[in-house]
Amino acid sequence: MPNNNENAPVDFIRAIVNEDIRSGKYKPEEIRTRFPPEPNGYLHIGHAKAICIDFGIAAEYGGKCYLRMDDTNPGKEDIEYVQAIEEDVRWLGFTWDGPTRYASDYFQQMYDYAVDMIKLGLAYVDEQSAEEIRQSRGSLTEPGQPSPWRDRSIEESLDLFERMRQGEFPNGSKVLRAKIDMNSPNVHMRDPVMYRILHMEHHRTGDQWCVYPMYDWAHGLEDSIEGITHSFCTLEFEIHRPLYEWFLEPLPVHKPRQIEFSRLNLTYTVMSKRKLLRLVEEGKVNGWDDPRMPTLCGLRRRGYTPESIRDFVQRLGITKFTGITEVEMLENCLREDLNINADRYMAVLDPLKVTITNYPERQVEWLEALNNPEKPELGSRKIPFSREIYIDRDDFREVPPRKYHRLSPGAEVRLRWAYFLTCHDVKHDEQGNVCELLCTYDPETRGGAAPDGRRVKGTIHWVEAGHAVSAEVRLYDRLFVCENPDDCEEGLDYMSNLNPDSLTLLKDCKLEPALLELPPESRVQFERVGYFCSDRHDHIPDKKAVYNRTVALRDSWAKIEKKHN
RNA sequence: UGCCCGAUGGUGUAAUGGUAGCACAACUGGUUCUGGUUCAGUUUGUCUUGGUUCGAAUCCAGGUCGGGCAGCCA
Repeated sequence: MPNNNENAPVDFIRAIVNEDIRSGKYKPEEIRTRFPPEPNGYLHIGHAKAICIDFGIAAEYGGKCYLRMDDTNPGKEDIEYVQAIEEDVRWLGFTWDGPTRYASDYFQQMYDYAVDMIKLGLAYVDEQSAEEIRQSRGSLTEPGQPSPWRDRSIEESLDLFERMRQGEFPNGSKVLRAKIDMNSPNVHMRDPVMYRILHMEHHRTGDQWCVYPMYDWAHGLEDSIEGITHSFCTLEFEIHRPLYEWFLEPLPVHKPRQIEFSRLNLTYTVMSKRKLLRLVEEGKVNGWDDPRMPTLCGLRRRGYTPESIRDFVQRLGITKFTGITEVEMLENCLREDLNINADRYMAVLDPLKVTITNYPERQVEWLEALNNPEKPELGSRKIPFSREIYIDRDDFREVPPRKYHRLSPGAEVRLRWAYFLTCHDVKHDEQGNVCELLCTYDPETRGGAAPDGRRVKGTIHWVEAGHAVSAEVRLYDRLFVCENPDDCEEGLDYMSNLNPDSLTLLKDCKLEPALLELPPESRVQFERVGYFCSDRHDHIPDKKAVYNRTVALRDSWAKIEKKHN
């Protein structure tokens, strides 16, 4: 379900829709929007903003939102993307009205309207080459030159256009052009191409067509045919709006209104399909759903919740200002959601063995641990405890720095949900590295509370050795080292700003047993460490545990330590 | 040196002629069986110059800065 944004401020788009309702132009339930992706790539978080706006606004008014594949270029599009897009939209939590629609379903109508445009003297068949058209379009500061075919008769254009469709001419030999104004300061108005010849199989219409409509001609008609009332798109289409309106104006059709908003930019992220594609092709990431990718399938695999993404988009707001949003805001939405909803478990990422010398050998007891302290009503589980456990290497220091609250020789800490523990001896390997701790526990502190009221400064997590599940854990970090990956030295590009440490593979982590049983895509908190998600593809319940780090917990100790160095 | 669009703390935004507010980030401190969460608090802002007005972030004019546009891509 979409977010409930009744309390959200009214942005300029909603203000326009409100006004159209107030003035009586539309009734609330008549509001129609659409999300119109081209099926030539995967959806990313930038699309999520558009999706939330398109679907969200329609839902708020009781209107409808359609999902429409803008498949007017058979050379780039593929059925594979259609399915991926549908899945991503559904995953984000939205349901489109009716079946998925396709621009290609309207090819015949578009063709008929194009014939009408020729009859109205508003379009003509041009026989110049692509290069000639480019040359004669002029420049940003110079006007264009009219095509020698611009003033040919309506009859001739009609005949030629029909024969273009029949397949009489090769690719690139002719185009249908709108007759607008070669002197327009807006270059898109300098007789834009409406149809090009493409002898090419289309993923839906097969070889039925060999002329395909261009975006500007097609898109407004698609909106019009579907009865779209408000057609939302990003800012780069702003300059196309006069064309959008010019094409619809002379035709006896419904006139939607195009409204542009700024696209989403995120720090430490690239968003263009081209740039993402290169990351995939050059093997910098492992596919489109690599958890470091800003694609929806990547975020999903990383462990992001649809709710947190919707919440994020709502908090973003909608404006026409091109800025860059800090990725911390997204992460905050995620943590807020997961803090409430993710069950807690214990996991030791970098194991250090601890032997509890005063604990009976071969004894195992099962201690109770809350599943989620934020929601005690969710109950508890039993976790094993014995003489041998693992703790995280980072939770022990032979020489503790100032303000260090964890384990060190002679110090007492609490083992989460278990006992107080005191370190008495440290074993080293030949290289001098700490390899085992000899500790004692206080049997009176079972469950973690001291009957005598004494306090410990630190609580650390642990996993019992005998029942521990060995697991692979993937620690993901930001993909780029700087806020704007495109900021780089002369001659270099964003690839030079890739973070070499964006993935750390941990092969021998120790997890509490329950983590092996969870199904793929389970979102949990490893206590004191971060939020993790069992991998969609590689985690196999009861056989193989593979967890991805979604986002680390905030770490104020790391800040203190950094400050003191 | 064309046209279109934009400019409010570090970031994203609200205020539609009347007290510049919210969220994120940062920083202090309290609470805490997660150095998590939470709570209390602090720092930081209307691009600029004029004009209109009792009063301007808001309206007008000039400037500055930023984004977009010359595919038979979308």
